[in-house]
Amino acid sequence: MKFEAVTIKDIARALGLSTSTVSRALRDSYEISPETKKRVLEYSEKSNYRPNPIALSLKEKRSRSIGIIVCEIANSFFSQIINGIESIAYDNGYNVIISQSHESYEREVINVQYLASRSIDGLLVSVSSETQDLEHLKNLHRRGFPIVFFDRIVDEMETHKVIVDNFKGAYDATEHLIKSGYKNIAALAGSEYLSITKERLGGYRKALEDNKLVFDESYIQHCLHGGMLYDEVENALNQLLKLKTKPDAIVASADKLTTNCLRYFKKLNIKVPDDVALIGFSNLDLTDLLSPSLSVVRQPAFEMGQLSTELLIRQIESKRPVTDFERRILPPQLFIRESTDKDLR
Amino acid sequence: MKFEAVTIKDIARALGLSTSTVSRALRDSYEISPETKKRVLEYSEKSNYRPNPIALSLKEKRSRSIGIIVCEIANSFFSQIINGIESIAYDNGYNVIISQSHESYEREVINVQYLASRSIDGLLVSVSSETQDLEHLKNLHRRGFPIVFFDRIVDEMETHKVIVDNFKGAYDATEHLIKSGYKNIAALAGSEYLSITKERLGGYRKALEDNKLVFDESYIQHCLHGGMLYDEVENALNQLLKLKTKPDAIVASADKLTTNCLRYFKKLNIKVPDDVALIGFSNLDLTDLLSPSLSVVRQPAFEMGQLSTELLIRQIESKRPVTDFERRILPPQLFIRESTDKDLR
DNA sequence: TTTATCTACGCAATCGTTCCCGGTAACGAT
DNA sequence: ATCGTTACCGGGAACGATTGCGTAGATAAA
Repeated sequence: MKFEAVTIKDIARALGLSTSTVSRALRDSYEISPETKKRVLEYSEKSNYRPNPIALSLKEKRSRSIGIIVCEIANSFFSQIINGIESIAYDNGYNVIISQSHESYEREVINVQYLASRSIDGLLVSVSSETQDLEHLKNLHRRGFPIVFFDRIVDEMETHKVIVDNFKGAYDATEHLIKSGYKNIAALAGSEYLSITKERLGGYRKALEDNKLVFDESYIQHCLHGGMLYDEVENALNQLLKLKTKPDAIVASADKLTTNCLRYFKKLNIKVPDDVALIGFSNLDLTDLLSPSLSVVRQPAFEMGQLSTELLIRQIESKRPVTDFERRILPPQLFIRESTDKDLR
Repeated sequence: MKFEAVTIKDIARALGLSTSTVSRALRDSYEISPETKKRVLEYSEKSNYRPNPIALSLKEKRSRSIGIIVCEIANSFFSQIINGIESIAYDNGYNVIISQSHESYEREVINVQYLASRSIDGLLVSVSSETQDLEHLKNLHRRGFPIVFFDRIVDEMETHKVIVDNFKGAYDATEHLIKSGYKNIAALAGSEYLSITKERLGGYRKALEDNKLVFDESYIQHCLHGGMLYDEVENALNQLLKLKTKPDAIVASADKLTTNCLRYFKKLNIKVPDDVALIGFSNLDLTDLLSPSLSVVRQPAFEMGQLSTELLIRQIESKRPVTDFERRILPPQLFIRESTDKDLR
């Protein structure tokens, strides 16, 4: 099945003109007489002519499309980010091509190569939780290919980066727990390789220290897949609850980590917040409807998507190679609900 | 900023061959000597040559990309669908371009035209809740452009269609309520224009009639934006609760409708299921964690995405125009939880 | 009248790739 | 010596659009 569109040649043939004249007429060039323009415009209107973007891409060596790499789109945070990306891309005449790593390094590499071969003009990346080796991205970056990292960034590459203040988010969450009287606060963290994990654990640790609580390594559990698999969360929590002094509160550092934590407590009939309090990073828009309603650190996902895309498009359209890169840090928001506050119940 | 890739010409020049020879060597043509092939292959490997898909698209008049139109990707059902779409598209070497209508007819038209002008090979569509006029799609369809509808389909166009058995889903949900002893069952429905609304209300009505309960028009409330706005749900529920005989159970026919309904009850301190029972269509993967946990009709979203994409790609790659179109109906799944069952509490 | 200037258009190259035609050796058969 | 085959390879058009350059014809200036 082919779908034949009207081309500039068809117009030229029909009107007895050359393609160059038609092209110039359509672009309203001064060297085309008003009447010829009128004829061309009318005919192209009538025949529903649309310029072929593929031909344009070939000539101009740009496709007006940008690639996105995220772990999962079926995740509130990322779908909100993509929403933000799409809104800006759309306004600037770019379309977006989304691909998912499903937290797999291998898949991420394949996707990057695939997107690169698709002649995209730039890349928005949030790396997978398995990713350590960055050669697949550095390779493009070295050749001047525009890349912007968001959320899960990497230190060793000089690009624009957009994140939230993960340190502050975790600090505030932890401090809130401390102020609420919790003393044995554990951390349920994502992959150790991820920037966000390090930053959030940093905030967690600092809050403990600032409040004269001991920081204990055994109170930290990592889930390589960021809680995507229920089992890894279950294992991590089993470890924590086996400790001599069980934690009385948990800070979870990712969406799935937080909800799977709640699922675990529900399954084991552990009361939240009476037995254990829970606060976590989450962008779900129905944490208020959960049982108990969840205290969360929420990230301005939509704005992150917008900002990342603005930076990327600016770089793509820049005449000169960009040398000074921005690192934009957006504020997280703390929402206190039942899961950390016995009085709210 | 430009990003210069290695082309077939570069290889030809470097090896002192013609582009045709290089091209043939790369495609393993029989008329190229083994040693020439080897040289070409080695050099293209070394120089990291990747065929330019844009040039290929121009020649072959196909872009190996398919367009998706949904209302919102930040909606579990649709993000799961997109997941399914992406998995099949990926396996077949297609990439997907997603666009969102945000339930706006105008935006949908713009997106369709944009995608069409981007030389996509086919379109997967779930119409917006405002859409009545289908000229923007019929236009493409008349010209033989492959379109597959999923979930929110339209009767008046002959294409492949993939849906769940909405009638059965609503029937089962309603019947479950009746069997649980509820007598005054109201329906919170989406836009009247949507196929899914009609089908679901049909199932609701039939279940009532089969069980000798009166069907009352005033027990049906429509939300044009499918519950995307909390206010429209609030208004609808206010209407229902104003009735002389208040409903003792509600069947909600969309994700946001269901959750916003729960939000409303929580806000007004209406006990679920004691005051009013609630069951709804939803693909959230944490309805089990809500308070109360939600009884839902769940759709096999991932499979719907896969199936739709298979049908679309089959049509795209078909040699002859496709004339007999399939209408595939997948089974919904009923999950009974606390929101409709007092004993589970 | 001659020359210069301007108007309005066409030619052809270009982007990267494929593929239809050729073409030219080398070799064996006649 | 001539012809036919086979094996290999190159030239060039094509896909759709843009654009630098060339130029015919008209007009204006000398």
